[in-house]
Amino acid sequence: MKRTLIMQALAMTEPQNTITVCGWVRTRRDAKEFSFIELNDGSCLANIQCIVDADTPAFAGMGEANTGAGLRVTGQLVPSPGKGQQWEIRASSIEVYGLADQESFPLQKKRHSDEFLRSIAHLRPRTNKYGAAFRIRAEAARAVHDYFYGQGFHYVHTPILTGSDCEGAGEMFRVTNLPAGETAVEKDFFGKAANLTVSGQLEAEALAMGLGRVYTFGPTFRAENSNTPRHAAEFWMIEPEMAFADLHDLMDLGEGLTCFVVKQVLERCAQDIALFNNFVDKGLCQRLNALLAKPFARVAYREAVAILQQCGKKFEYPVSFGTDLQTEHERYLAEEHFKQPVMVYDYPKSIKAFYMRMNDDNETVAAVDVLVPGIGELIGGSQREERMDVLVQRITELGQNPEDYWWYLDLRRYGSVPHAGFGLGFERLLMLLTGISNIRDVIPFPRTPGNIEF
RNA sequence: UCCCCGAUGGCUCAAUCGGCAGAGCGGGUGACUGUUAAUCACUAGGUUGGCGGUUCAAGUCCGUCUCGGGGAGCCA
Repeated sequence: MKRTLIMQALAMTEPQNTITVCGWVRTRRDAKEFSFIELNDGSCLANIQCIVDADTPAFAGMGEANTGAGLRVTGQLVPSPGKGQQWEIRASSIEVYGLADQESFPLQKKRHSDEFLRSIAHLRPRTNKYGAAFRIRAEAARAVHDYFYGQGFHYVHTPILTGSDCEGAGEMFRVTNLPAGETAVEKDFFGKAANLTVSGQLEAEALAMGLGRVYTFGPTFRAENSNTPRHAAEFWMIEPEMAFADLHDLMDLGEGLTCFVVKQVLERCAQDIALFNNFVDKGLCQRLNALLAKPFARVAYREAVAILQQCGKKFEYPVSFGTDLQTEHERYLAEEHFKQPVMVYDYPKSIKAFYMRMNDDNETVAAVDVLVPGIGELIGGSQREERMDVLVQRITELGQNPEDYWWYLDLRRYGSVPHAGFGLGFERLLMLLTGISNIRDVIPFPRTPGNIEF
């Protein structure tokens, strides 16, 4: 079935005697002697206008097709005499694949609220805004792979089903096929408790210890009862893990990745980005270009605390060394003090995970958070503790059993080397790229507490 | 999970002190037009989120549940 994508048709430099496009009707305007149809096939934001004369087979073929209907249109690509478009198709034949009942089809030509469109998540890809959002999502994913490929990273697949109950990154979803009422874990499929992954980090470290530079990019699950516009129970996380690297290499990587994706999406999704800049977030392009214009700020946690203490601003939560930075503090640093993305590093060991590398001061660990204006924490990462004795001590200090980490400790037992990695929430990156303020609107079918329709 | 605010026609919202449920858009019908979220006329469309309570009377007051929005916590 030969057809031309609307994206390609609109980019033609010469008229075409015969062209076939397929798509869904966005609007139909009827006159007595002819009809206008605007068709969209998802290949790009723009529609193509088709003219259907009343006395043609195309008009008969079109029938009652109206907003939402799926069509195949064949005709001539000609310069449009009307304003607003360069090309249009003078239809010679139309085949209707599927009609859309006008009384029940929920998408109007008018703007809908995001809340309503979320309730018809299966149909919202047919709107300008969500079509654009999901095209940008695809292009951003491609950019992530391009960047890592260019830096010598290997894409690895870490398990989604995990048996470890000691990852500590958050509440986990239990996976079981036991019949209702049966609770004996030994009788369960794996013979022990299984969960959906909350992070591929530990496995990625194992792979990095052989492949050197690796990254995961896949679904991640958190059973936290988080009700915010920035959290979802299922989200996609990018987790690079880099051997022979320290915290500063890691910060370079995080900054490099973020800027590369922003730049590539600006270049390849210009029309879709323009839609968000015009209708969703008037400052979007300016902010994205500002992000590319100069290096991210880098500040040690200790200095960040001093900045917050001396800024004269009243915070709900007081700041002192040893307390975690609250949202209000992160926002102040990124949005008011630095007014750009800022990397805060060397956090007190007391508020960070066991696997983060102890610094020489014996008080802080080599961890870094990347804070972005309007988004909050985009990246969280660390140089990993590669020294066996220190790692065992940290696990013990936190009241856990080193034996549970036997294979993770093996990585230190045999040929341990300095290494570092981070986790980047892909949806948060998309919020940054589009100006969309709710994470539920950058995932096609979002999973949040109490919501698993579709 | 906590605090605050919401839920009225398919959608977006009105409805004053507790007193006859309305509009715009969308839909249908017709007219008109190289139209551009077309335009004009007519028209249909409601168990006011669920359950319970107060009252002569509840969209409106009270309780509770569900969902949504803003903020917080947890984090990516």
